[in-house]
Amino acid sequence: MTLIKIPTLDKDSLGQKITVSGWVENIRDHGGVIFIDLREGNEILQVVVEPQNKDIFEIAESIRNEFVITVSGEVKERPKGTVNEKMITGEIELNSSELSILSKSKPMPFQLDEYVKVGEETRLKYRYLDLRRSEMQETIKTRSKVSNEIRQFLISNDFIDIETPMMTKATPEGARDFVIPSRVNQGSFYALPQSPQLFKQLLMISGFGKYFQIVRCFRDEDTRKDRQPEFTQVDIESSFTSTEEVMTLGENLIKEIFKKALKIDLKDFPVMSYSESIERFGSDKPDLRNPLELIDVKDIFTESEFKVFSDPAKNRKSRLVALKISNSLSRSQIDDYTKFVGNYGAKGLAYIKVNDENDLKEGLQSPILKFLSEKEIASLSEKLNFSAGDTVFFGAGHKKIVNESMGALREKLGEDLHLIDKDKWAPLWIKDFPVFDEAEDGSLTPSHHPFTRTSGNLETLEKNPAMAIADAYDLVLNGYEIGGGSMRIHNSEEQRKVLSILGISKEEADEKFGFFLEALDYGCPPHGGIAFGLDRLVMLICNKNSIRDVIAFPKTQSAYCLMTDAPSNISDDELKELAIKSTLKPKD
RNA sequence: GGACCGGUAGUUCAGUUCUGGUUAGAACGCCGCCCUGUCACGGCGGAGGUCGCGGGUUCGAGCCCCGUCCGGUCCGCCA
Repeated sequence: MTLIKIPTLDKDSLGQKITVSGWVENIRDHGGVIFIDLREGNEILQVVVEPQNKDIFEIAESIRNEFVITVSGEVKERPKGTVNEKMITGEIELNSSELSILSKSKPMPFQLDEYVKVGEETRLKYRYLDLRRSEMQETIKTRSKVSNEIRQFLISNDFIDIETPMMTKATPEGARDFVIPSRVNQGSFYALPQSPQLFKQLLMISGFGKYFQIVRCFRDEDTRKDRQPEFTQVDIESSFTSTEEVMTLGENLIKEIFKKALKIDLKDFPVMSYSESIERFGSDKPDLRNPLELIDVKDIFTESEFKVFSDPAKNRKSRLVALKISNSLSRSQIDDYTKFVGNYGAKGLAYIKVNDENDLKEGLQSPILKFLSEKEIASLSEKLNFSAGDTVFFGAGHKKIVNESMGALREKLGEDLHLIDKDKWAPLWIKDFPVFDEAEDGSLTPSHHPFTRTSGNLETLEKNPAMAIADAYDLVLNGYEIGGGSMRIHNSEEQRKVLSILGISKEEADEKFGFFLEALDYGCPPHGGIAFGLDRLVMLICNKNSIRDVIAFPKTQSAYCLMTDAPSNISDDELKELAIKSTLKPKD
């Protein structure tokens, strides 16, 4: 008898004498006959223990859930009427002749079956048990499959996989670095990479024209359901390439993954400019499954008496938008949404309820009606196509706040009103990002890393930075940014200029990436690339709500590992060796 | 740093506000006995609780108040 894997068993195995091992999923002890569901991976085989064989029957009686056992016997057809159609191996069973316990188990801290929902805190504490559940087994296998498809696709397109250091120098992405103290060079620190950005560009200079890596990245920022302190990127870079070429490659890669992992053929991805996306959705990562759009109504209110509308209508830096839904909401629902937009800095949420679209006097309901002229209301009704039962929300104020609050409201309403078709896939490219983001006070902050090439000429960047457009692109899927990249600057003069425009001094530039600026002087090919967030991609493919569900050992919102209790203290000796002293006062 | 939701048996929850009051319940799981064709087996019986933690109000607190810790969602942060 040889050891057989449960997943390979089927009716062809009938009559075979086999040995199988696995975990006990469930036991049904009928006193006379005992059924054991033996699990390996997420396949289950029914083992029958009959009382004639006294020795093993006694052992079988002592078996509990999640014991690891090994069983030998003959594969038999199940008696008529006892076939279980829900099981892949439901037509066969193993009639045991030998049975032994390889490892006992305490009762599980939570049930591993699908019938009781378990809180995430418990699951994360015992993640190794959580991972036994078939749902998690499936997810982790899908992730492996996706990684494998990515490798195959890129390698077959002549990309080569090159590893880059984990212990490196602080990188320029703009997030906080995780830091490793050096013992040999006391007082100095390595940083964990926020991405291999500079290394992949250096590899272009080295002449590796097509690079990729599936690589862990680290950012010491607060987490979200789609953000962990460590996450995985599919990092890609090519020399002598173009925006179009990189986008085509990225698009084909995603299409290939969907074909292989989900057997879905995605249509060509639409391309939208950043400004159009912001105009229509208030977001640079719109979920196109959501039919709601922001409608600009500035033109109606430029001359209005109602200052809340006319001020932003006249101001270049402001927006005035309407968002119409075909639902009548209660007062308390509207209050909740008002509170909701308040989180994004909106000072209020004006609304109009349409009870009768043919009577614009009595048929409308709103606290702001008394401030609006008949003409304004008529124009609104025409532009928004009022009909009975509609509710119209308004966002007015500084562009950034209106975009963020109304964009978020659009998403929330889409979710709350079930306007989103969860079975659909809505990928799109967003292009033509501004080089800078403009804050409410007019100040500029770089929106990309400083190695991104500008689409126009450098003069625009210098003279009118707020208008400068980056040669960059993001891939958005169902409202998540799953990838992004750009064409890079490939000469040191231009790079230095951009750094200075971004407000980075020559000294700082030389200290932080002098090595890179120098490298640009030794024959740098034009190059560009893209990086995908593997965790988010797999999360969407597996239809999960959080990347924690597609990471084998994730951390909590406070970046803590409930299983290992990391991070934790280190001894005084270790600290001394590293020449580090804590400034924390000991708690009493 | 901030807002909101949650923390009660091993697990998932009810009880908690409006209305504090004898012994804190259910389901699943666990333990024991019975049961020869079940498959979320069934039947009978049983054990199991610092109500996250600390303080306060009260004759009396799971419930009210204050603080704090943990988990989650979000803002800030993260191009």
